[in-house]
Amino acid sequence: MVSVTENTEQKIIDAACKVFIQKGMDGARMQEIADEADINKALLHYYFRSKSKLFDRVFVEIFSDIVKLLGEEINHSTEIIELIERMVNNYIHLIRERPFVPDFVLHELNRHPQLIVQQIHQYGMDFSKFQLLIDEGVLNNKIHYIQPVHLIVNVLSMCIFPFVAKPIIMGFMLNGDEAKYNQFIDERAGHVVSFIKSSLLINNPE
Amino acid sequence: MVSVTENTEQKIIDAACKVFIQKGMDGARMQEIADEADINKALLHYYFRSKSKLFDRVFVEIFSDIVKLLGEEINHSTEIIELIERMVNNYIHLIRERPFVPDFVLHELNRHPQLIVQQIHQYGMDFSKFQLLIDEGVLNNKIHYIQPVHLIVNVLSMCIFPFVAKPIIMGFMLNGDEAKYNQFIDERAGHVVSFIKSSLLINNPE
DNA sequence: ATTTGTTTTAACTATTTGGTTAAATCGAAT
DNA sequence: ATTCGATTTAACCAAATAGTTAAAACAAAT
Repeated sequence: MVSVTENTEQKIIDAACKVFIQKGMDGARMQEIADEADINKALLHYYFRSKSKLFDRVFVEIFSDIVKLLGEEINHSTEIIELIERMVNNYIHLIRERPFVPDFVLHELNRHPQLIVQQIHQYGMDFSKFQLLIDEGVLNNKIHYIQPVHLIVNVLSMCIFPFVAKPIIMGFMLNGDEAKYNQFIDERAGHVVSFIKSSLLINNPE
Repeated sequence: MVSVTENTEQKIIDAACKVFIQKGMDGARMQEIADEADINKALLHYYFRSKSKLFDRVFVEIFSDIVKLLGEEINHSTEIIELIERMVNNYIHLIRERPFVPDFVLHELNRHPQLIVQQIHQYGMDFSKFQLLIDEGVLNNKIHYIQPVHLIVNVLSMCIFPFVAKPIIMGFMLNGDEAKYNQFIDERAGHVVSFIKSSLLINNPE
């Protein structure tokens, strides 16, 4: 009796994820979500009383995935370069499978900045590890000093932006050729890592 | 008689820019645009028959500003590093004054990729200049080779992303402190330029 | 067999919203 | 003074949409 419930709830959340990510909060329609979940609107409201409650739930779910990853990478690394390599590879790999997530998250976060408040305390991001690894690298004469915030933003920028800017990159730089864009994304992780290393490392080998 | 007309049309476009950028196409309301322009809805439709016609007009206007800048920088530069310095400084300066424009443009472009088609041919972006300046720098033994697309994307990423990701940067990395965020943006252009130079230049001075 | 929670059906409400209309007003040019 | 386009007012229409409701069907557990 309960078994069916969870199944349906998950079906709704999956459907809502898909529609919200595609259309955004304002563009999404409850009917479309119901259709996508293969249920009717009445049942949809039976599970989630309102659009905004459903949205909040979905947003937390989507945002969690992204944040969790970042947190894990930080803890599993013992060297700044290793951390960066992991972050870049994992982020690009993750986003590649859900390429519209970044635009969705960024857009909704800008429209409803309060959404982030709940999230902040749920995941105790500590960037002190970043500071630590940078200081260590500097002490060992391996890298030039860089402010943690700028480094993190550089990494995230170069990994995430290419996805939200796909229409611009494809349209203006790659003659609208999707194959070229895919190839560009293929090369991206490797390029970003070596670009960053080239900037940070002191006696840049190879 | 006509003098008043152009004034009003501009008033409408300005108001529409403001509202569309804040709320996006789906979130914007014609009534709100009319209010913002200090006119009534009837007159709004008297000038622009439909929301989507008004939106198209506004989008072109906003997007043009950004694209023009990029085009001019390309032509006015004779060295790749100089070009990059100009791009970084001008972009960050430009966006700083209209910080919500990037999220708006990227989001709408992702939702309606056809919007970009008209724009592409209006501005004959030629990135061959980029290739040229890079090749020149490599020949003169000044920089390591880098693919133009990746370089351009790196530059745009590191300049634009910090604005669309403001809630994340502020919320997760700067303790929600807006003053710290502003300071971060203050430093940003300088940091990005030196980060890129440090990666590209062969005998990195200073 | 009955109970209980899930799901469907289908009609309905209330509100928002894009867009229209018609008549009146206003201001400047003729 | 009249004409003409710009503007206002205010009411209106039609469609879309979030959300509700009530009754019936269903499926599993007791």
